[in-house]
Amino acid sequence: MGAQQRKASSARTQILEGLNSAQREAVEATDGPLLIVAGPGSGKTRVITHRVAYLVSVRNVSPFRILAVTFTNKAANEMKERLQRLLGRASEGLTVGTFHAFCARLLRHDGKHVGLDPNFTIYDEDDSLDLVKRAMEEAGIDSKRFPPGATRESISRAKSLLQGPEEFSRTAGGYYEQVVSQVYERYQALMSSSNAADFDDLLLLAVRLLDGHAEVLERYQERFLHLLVDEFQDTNIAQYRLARLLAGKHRNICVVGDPDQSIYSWRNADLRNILSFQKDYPDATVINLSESYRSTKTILEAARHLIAENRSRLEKELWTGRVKGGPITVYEAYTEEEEAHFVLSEVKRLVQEDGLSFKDCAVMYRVNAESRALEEACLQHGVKYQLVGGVRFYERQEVRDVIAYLRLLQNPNDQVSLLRIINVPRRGLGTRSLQGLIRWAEEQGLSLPQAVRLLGWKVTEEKTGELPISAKAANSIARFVALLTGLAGEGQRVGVVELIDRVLVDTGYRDYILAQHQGEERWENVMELRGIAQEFDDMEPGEGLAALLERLALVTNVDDYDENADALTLITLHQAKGLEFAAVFITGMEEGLLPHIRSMDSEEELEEERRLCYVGITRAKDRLYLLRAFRRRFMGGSGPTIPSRFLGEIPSELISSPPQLEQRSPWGRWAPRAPDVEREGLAFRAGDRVRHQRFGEGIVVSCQKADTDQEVTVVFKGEARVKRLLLSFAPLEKLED
DNA sequence: CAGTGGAGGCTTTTT
DNA sequence: GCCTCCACTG
Repeated sequence: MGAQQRKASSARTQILEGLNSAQREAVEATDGPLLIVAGPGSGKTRVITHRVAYLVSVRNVSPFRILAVTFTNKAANEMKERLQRLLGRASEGLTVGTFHAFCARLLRHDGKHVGLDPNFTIYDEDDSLDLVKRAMEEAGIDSKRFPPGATRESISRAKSLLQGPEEFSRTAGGYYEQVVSQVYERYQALMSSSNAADFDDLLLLAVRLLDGHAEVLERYQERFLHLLVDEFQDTNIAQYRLARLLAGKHRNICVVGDPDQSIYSWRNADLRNILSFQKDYPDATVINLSESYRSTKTILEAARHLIAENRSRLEKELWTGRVKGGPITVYEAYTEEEEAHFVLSEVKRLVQEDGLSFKDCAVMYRVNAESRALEEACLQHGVKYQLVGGVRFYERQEVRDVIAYLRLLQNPNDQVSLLRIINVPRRGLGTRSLQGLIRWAEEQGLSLPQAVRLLGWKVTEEKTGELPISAKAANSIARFVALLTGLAGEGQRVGVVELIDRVLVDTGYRDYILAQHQGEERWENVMELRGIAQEFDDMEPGEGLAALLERLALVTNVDDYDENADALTLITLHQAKGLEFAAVFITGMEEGLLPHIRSMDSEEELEEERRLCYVGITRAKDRLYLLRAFRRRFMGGSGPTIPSRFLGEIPSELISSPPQLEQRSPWGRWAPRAPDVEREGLAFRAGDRVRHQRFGEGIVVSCQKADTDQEVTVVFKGEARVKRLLLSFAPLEKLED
């Protein structure tokens, strides 16, 4: 045995150590197509990372020739970190990233073949929606009859099916599709004149590039000897096509996924890809990772029964060597407030009595609206919480404004960004001027940014013949153009942080923000953006800006979830995918919420709701709570709810329920304690028993200052909803226990 | 041209 | 019930 072989052999032992036989098989099956079906908690990430490490250290594959794609930046970063630990410096040569980031890189490099300049701008959904609205306006389509959002979704769907405007129009059937097709065509024209690509374009154009340009295709096919696709059940048609193109030469394509965890069909993920894979690669090895290390037997059994109700599904084995564990708690609260209080008291009990930390617990729900009651309960119980999602950093107006300026400096043809900030801060360019400008641009056959530049030039050179807008507005345009030109020049000389500072000062944006309501807070957000830019400040002037913008476009909503913060996690079921917690609470187990009302008319959508529930259940390691409220306020109304059918699909012997509704008074179960802060001067605290002249006896949920008055929230006996009363008006009498 | 009020609308949201 | 979007008014 040579030294080389010995080294490989010892690396092999090391890499395979601690893996079960199926996992080993998946790591070692390096030649040819491979489909890994990985149930929840089966060590999927472990297998992927060890497989890559195996390729590099045992099979001596150059890291440069391995591509691993994921869906989220979070997953990509996690993978990178783990590979760094396994491989050390060798991991730096690997290509690990999201589909979109990979495509963006591809297009920056070779996009000219499909009509993109290297400095193209990536439009997110909001930008895209703006552009759809513009396209509809231009096409004279009534946005009341054809909601722009739905139109955008139709276009997005078409793109993810690799249909361009022409093809879409050819297959367009009904009147609605005809209209969409018209908008699609306009939209794409605007997109192209803006030198921009939306998220779907990144995939679509990458496919076009590879499909239509043999020499480019060959280059990438040759390079990537091994391809790995994570979360394969979430790929759409374009993504799968891309993967197939890339693996076209060497055919070493490994896809990992779990069809039972496919919950993104509404984002055009196409479960059929798994079936197609087996058809396209009939020689594919299929490995099922059937041992689960996460959940107790009871929890896994509940999940298994639930998912077995789905008809369109492949039966698969999943077992665990873990303990049986305690029963699943199903709790039927009276109101959503009580539901939340039950969760909070239970979380506190788990922390105090069972030695869990807050970070080991998570509350999961179908819709974000449910988080409200939970947040309030957290405040009342004095429990720190981490709300995942919500208003995201990059969606804040002020952050987007600043980004729009930066984008415009990078890509002067970016129409969406131009329109966003042309009158921010106010430059006296209102709707009237803009309409005139847009009409003029159309007449001249120019894009809006081109028209703006031309007009600015005319004014400066005093070549003003007939102006399309008032002289005042035209002068304002000229100043605006000069401002941008100046800043763009600056961008060639200084680092990106200084550039941002110049933008903020020279455009007057700083003063504009600070003068606003909550200006300080908004300014803080701008400064946070500046903080992010610092990472790119050492780069060459132009490149720092480009890199920053790429990051801002593709790494949205900063992975705001901090796994180490000692706080209770509040999260949607969708976002919970890929996470695990010792204790999981799923709220809103009601017909209409889970399954959601909008998913109840079709069998497919209903099955996706069931998968969503399955995802939630299988996040739990040791304890699972399923909750519902007998009455819930929703969309203004409030009424009795029906227990979710999913509750009935879990065998009752796995469930234990605290006393049910009929057997107890609705408020007797919990006595929430108010947090020890900010209780000064308040007339009541949470948990106090009170009497009201008209409403009778009740329990205080919260009491807080409201201007000079205090607002008391009370659940009254026999009342479905909590009441919010003002202390000065409400005849409330405190009862002693 | 910009701030306010009334009507309508409403899941999920990897990139 | 709460937020967003647009239309109207000052």
